[in-house]
Amino acid sequence: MYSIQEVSAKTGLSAHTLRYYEKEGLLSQVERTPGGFRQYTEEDLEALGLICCLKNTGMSLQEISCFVQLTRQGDRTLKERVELLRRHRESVIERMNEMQKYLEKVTWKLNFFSEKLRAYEAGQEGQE
Amino acid sequence: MYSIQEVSAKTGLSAHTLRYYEKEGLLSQVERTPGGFRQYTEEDLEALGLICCLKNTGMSLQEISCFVQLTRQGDRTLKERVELLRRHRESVIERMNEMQKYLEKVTWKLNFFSEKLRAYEAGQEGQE
DNA sequence: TATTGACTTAGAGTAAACTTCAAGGATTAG
DNA sequence: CTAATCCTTGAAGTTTACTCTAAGTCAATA
Repeated sequence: MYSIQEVSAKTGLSAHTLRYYEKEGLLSQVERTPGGFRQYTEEDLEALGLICCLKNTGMSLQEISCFVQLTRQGDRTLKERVELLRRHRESVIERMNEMQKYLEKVTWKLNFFSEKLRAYEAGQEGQE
Repeated sequence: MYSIQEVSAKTGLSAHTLRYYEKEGLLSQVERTPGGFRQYTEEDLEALGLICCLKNTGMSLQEISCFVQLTRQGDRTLKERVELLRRHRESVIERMNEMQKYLEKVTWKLNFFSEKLRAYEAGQEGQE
């Protein structure tokens, strides 16, 4: 069992964000101490791991929430979840390919400016 | 010379967004017809190409605006621009590597759920 | 026991990047 | 010439994902 601060340290999400995620339905109701403090289980941590993974690959919190709701409904939603993940995976791959293309352009521009800089600096030297 | 609609079609940015970018200083003052309509040059289009490239690799409009201001100041800012692009390039590469790692996890999860689905469907079949 | 500091809540505030609106002027097809 | 369409502006509104605030509760320590 982990306090909100411990989970914050482990996940890199702020305590604020963890409460926010819970409010938005991304985590099933987190257990509490008698005093009302949150107590995260290993299971919660694992769920957060998947959430971060989906978030960091560009899934919106709304879609993640949708996925979590499906999970909560048990095995009869397995097919839907597989479809959702498959689509997400495709979109990530597509975005990465796009990114690669843009990266090449950035690299090209960088080389172009580097060359221009070298020429400029050579010119400056000559003037001094 | 292109109208705002033509540029919108060419770049995929809405006319609204094009005006917004201009207001935010991402484009140098676009020329106008006597009637006040925007007339984009080939140069503007090229600048927009770089802007989209930087934006699509995750640079904020603010940073892009900064880059554009430097460009406007001529060759003496070449070094700064090269530095900026180099840092951006590094960050893109890092993000892509991270993405790759997350993608593997998504793939793993997908396979896990696929397997679970197969087992579930086999079970269902047995029950019918 | 008192106080410090972490925790609770609902709700307001923020930043980025648009997007829409209202009101009006310009251009063009019929 | 006129209607339809496109363009102009400044400003307000929207969405996402937080982030912060205020007012109060809980737990541990000097």
